[in-house]
Amino acid sequence: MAGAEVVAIQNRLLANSPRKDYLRLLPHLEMVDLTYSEVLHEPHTRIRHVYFPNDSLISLLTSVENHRVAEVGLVGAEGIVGVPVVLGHLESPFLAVVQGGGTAMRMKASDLVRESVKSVALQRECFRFTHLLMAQIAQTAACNRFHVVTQRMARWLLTTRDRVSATQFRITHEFLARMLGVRRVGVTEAAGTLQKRKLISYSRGTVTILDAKGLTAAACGCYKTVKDLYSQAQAPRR
Amino acid sequence: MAGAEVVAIQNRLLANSPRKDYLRLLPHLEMVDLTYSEVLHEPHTRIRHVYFPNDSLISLLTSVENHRVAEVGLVGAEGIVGVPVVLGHLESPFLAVVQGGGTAMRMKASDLVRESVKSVALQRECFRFTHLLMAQIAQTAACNRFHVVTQRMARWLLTTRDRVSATQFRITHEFLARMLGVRRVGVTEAAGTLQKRKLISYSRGTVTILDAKGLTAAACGCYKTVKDLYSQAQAPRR
DNA sequence: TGAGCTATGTTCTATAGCGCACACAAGACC
DNA sequence: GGTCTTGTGTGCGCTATAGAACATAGCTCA
Repeated sequence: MAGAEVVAIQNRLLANSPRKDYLRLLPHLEMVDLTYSEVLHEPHTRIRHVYFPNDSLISLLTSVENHRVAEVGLVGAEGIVGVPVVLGHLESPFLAVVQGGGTAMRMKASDLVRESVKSVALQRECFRFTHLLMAQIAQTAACNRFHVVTQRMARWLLTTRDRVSATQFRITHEFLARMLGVRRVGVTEAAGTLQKRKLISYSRGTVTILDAKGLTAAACGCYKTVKDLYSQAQAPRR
Repeated sequence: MAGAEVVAIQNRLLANSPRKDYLRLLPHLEMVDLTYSEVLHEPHTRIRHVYFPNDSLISLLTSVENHRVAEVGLVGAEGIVGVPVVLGHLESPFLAVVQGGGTAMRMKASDLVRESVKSVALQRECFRFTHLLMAQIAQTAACNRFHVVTQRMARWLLTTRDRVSATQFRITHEFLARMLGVRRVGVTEAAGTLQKRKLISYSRGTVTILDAKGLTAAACGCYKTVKDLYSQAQAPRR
């Protein structure tokens, strides 16, 4: 596996930290490959590592009693997986699952606790992201309450497109159903609706967004709400 | 209105801060009366004050396009209203509404930013609460997805009971419907169900919990999940 | 004491999504 | 080239909740 210094750091929390802080962090960072469906941390167990995704994508899921789960947040290169650590807490309430494979920089949770004290800038970036994540989770709560599957699925596809910067990616109905917290059949039906309208094409685990504008119109406003929050927060670089 | 020093501070974030930090904060604190349905901050506008509730109770609501809202979090004496400020952000994504009248200590947002840097202990308390709030919001997201109105209503009543430490409190069907993001009729029906089972009594804006154990059984597991998180986090004092 | 407002209760129709069961189709693997 | 696995599509009955409209009961205030 490539060392941290060989490949350009794509994670924006790290990229936005001052060079000297980043250099101090470097010895603690390790580049890892994350593969589809890999679990980064389980709910209510100690977080060993935090992850700064480069081109990977991680879903944060909340579970309820009977093994049902629903995605509440999605973390890509703009964030960090392990926000509780940032807040001084070593357990996550979430199940963190790799939803799109790729690389990430990882670091021991204990190292982050030590180092973030020394780097105000990194800490500020982490807090900024924590705020965004909280807003995203809250919007998802309302979205789950009010919007129908087709809208939520459109939102999900668009959000994922934004995070991975690609109009085509792999996701099965089954997996997507878990993310949205619905039956697999619910996804099949919603996908059928969107396909009939020529907004997407979907075949054996590969989705392609054909008409992003149309898909945005089919999605609920939650997509735009969260997207705007993210771009506001990221635009003014300090 | 009574000065801050006259009445005992009931807010636990403040109470748990070291005395010397608290004394430094005191000049910036002001005790205020909060009345039912008062708005503390609007979404996407600058947060002027943060609030440390004493015996008051504040709902955090997220709205979607067409003026519909749903409660995503509930803050009482264990917390602070204005978590984004804690994270260095001066806008809240939430609508903060007083759900149970009472008093709170309030402080200018800018003062909190300045002072929290000087008080590591206060900051730590605020972060601890931020983590709890995030977990609560995430649980609500999943709860909204999976649980029926009766369960969610039972959860809400129990949570409120815990926060206000009383088995009777005032809330109309209409108001509760907004919190749960359902029709008023939905609340009327769910209330009827719970009343038939002798778990609560409900009359013209006053609910009484008659059988807390039975009501817990009628509620979804989300109640216990969040309650346990809170008591874990609050039990080990540092 | 009666008018008016606020809070609650009832009913009807429509629909999204559930659970379940089964059919089919495209690759993968021997 | 056939069999097995994985991923999709379809159909059926059922329930929770939405939307809308209307009825009534208790409280307040003139």
